[in-house]
Amino acid sequence: MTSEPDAQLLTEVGQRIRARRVAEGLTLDQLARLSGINGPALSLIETGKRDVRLTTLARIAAALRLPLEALLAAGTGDREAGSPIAGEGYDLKGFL
Amino acid sequence: MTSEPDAQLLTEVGQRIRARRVAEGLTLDQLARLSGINGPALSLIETGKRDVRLTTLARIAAALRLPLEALLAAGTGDREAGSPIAGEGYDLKGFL
DNA sequence: CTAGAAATTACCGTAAACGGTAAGGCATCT
DNA sequence: AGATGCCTTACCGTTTACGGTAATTTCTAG
Repeated sequence: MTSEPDAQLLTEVGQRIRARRVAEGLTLDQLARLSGINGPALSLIETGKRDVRLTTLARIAAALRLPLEALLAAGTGDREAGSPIAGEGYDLKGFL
Repeated sequence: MTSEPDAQLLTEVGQRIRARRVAEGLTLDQLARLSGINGPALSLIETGKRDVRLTTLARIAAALRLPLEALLAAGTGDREAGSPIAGEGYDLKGFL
């Protein structure tokens, strides 16, 4: 499946990683050594073709000297999540 | 390895998920249905015993109506990442 | 055009996430 | 006592991330 919003999230995260890496003047192999990730794997991640694990993402962020959150920045940015979100609002009707 | 900072990161993320879920008055099974994750899997994630994938984390965040970054908040919180981080500072000496 | 560096893609193993189900606690009820 | 709800743990099978290597492409010099 990898639905659709999933693919976009992976693409965005990959783009941020690449942008940062290039900005630091690093090659894929250099970042691979710094993060301990492996060149080809990093390539897949940067091109959004791999559903990276959390600890893997953390190692990349550390190698880039970035806080983990800097690589995410809220999916598509569609959610208004900046609000109180309130207490109620779930629709578990058909589920229960 | 799953070193050590990795374990702590997973633990912290899991705690944030659980805190939020409880605050919303949801059970594991209810969140499982909302996120499409599976109860036992969610339990492992909340207890920091599973290295969750990025899209999985995104689905959980969406189900909790939270921005993805809200579940991370920088590893141990040790990094002062709020700074410019400068341009240079890598030690690829022995690597190249 | 040739050489070289950098990135992508394609394999192969191994490890681990995930879905599903079932079983095991551990409280709180009647 | 039993029953019920919630969570945890233990399986199993399938999928997939990851390391490693090699092949392929692409770009950029010279």
